[in-house]
Amino acid sequence: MQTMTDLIHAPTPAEDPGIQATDRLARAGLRPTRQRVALAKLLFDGRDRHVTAEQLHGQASTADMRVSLATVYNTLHQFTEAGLLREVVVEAGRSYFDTNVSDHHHFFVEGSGHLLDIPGHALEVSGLPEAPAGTRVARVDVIIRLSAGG
Amino acid sequence: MQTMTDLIHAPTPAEDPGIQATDRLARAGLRPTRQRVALAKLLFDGRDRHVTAEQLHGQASTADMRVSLATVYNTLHQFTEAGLLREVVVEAGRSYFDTNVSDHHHFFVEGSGHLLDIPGHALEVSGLPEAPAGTRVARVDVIIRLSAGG
DNA sequence: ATAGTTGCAAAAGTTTTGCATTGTA
DNA sequence: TACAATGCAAAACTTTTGCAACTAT
Repeated sequence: MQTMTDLIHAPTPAEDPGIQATDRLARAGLRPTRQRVALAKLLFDGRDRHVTAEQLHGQASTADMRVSLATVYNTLHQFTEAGLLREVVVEAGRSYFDTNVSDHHHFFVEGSGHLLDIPGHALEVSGLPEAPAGTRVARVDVIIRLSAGG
Repeated sequence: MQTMTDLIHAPTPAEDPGIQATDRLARAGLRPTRQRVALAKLLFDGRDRHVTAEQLHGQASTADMRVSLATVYNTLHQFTEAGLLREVVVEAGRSYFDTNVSDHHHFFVEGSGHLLDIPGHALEVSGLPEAPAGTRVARVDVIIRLSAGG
């Protein structure tokens, strides 16, 4: 899958996906176990990705990695808690995980189930009401739902 | 649950929850079956409500109505398609249904799972990017996620 | 070595179908 | 009487735990 990138510049120690993944995990305070490193390699290939647990599990299987779906779920949540991923909820009964953890919002194409990033600065939310007493704003999510057809 | 309302003004034909519910269903092109009328009475009691399927099923059971959870799900989706409800997705693996179908956004209190309406006009989203080719904007959802703690 | 951590099987939820039954015209 | 539409049991999902096994120090 990351063949393109691999061909464009040969991996140097700093860019080698293996080392990069291991490093990234270490910095996030997560033990670089085999499954985690493998999944991190798939996830952090340089592109921004939006994956469901099932998709990632499928990709792992295709790449001849033996990981159970449960582990994929657990790993995705651990990565999310560690700040390596961002969970995006747009559809009932399905979670997406976004490798782009910077402040930004999303297009969601209903039907196809595709999720697209919108750069954070392009879109602004004004007139935010005060948070109810005893709470504080953790995050503001904007989801622009799209349907097929001009 | 709607005891207060019942006591404050005795139901006139126009306000009687039974007639109101039946009417509402008829107008939406849905057959006023026993289960639908019963659920509509619970849902459209005058207040804005945010319920999960499970909550509504529990409320129905408490009120001695015999409805299966599957029927509650199906009914909620039928109501949503008919425009009587709005589905709000904020948490993985749980759908909320909102009796307020006007244009508005939501506070979501993480932890407690409470959902609160934000009037539509108070909040504005500017700088909306163009919809990708071949798609059109179906809806813009803004969710302000709150956590406990001032 | 070993103690905390992980990974997965099994369980727990949530949601969706298939079809006998119902209710309406 | 017919026949489209309903309501629910059962099935199909997605997601979460509990604990044996592992592995990084």
